[in-house]
Amino acid sequence: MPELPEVETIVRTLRPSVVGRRITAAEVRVPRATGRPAPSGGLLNISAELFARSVTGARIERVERYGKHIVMHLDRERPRTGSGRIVLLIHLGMTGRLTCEPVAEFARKHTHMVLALDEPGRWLHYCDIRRFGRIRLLENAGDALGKLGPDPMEISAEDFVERLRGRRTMMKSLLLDQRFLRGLGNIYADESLFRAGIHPATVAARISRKRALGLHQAIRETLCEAIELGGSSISDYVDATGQPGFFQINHRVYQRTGEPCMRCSRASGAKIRKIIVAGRSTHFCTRCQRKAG
DNA sequence: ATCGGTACCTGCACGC
DNA sequence: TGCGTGCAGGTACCGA
Repeated sequence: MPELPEVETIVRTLRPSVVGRRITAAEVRVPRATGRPAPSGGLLNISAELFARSVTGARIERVERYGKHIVMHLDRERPRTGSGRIVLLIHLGMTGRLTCEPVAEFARKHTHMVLALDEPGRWLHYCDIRRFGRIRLLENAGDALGKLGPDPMEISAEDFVERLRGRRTMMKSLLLDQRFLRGLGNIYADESLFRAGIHPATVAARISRKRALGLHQAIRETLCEAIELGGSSISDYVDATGQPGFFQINHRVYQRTGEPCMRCSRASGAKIRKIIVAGRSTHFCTRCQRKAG
């Protein structure tokens, strides 16, 4: 579910309910959601009990998006060890949800964690059907986040062009690579490449400067419009208040296989095709998206 | 550096 | 009705 626009929307709708609040209790049902000592670093490696003990009593100072990660900065008043500052790092995987609910009960079948807040009738629920999501408690988020590339909404056009230089991989693979840019996923990679008129299998280094600049712009526009509509709800995604997004209405290629191209079909009859690139289904118009630089 | 394959999970749509 | 298959917004790890 959650790519940059969805995570951004979740963070924006979460802030009013949680920032400044204190966590008064925590219950974790699926240890794997917080467990699995990650070699990628920093995990306080941790049982469900220790996790609950560590966050209970902490105040939620800030909530930010970093790529597809939700970063919650917590402050503990009298920590047993270390400084009081810890970071709750949440990645929603494919089907993760983070919502504020008026009940404490694990109402959904796949709710794995509930945090009670010091506000009557307000509980933070984490639910993840496929369990690809991860919750980590870190003393320093840098280890986990440092490898990620620039934010696609913030990178300058010149820096973007520069980062494409010498890359021999296909454009679709590159856009999905979180070390290249942080936050794009399958939907927005396909939608951005369509808007830029670039074939997803184009070798990155062969794209002309002009088209690279066009892609930089297309990515920003696609993400901005998606955020304005609260993200794309395909099956699971809702924001922190439980509302779906509406950008799926404006998808031009994603999951439109066999349908007419919205840009060129009137003249050509071209249809959207689906191929596999980088192991992911990839949607594009054979007429509007050419490989030539 | 880059690729393909596999693994991790559940649910759903589909064909038979 | 049930059963098998393939597919789904993500990432990590392996060997080539």
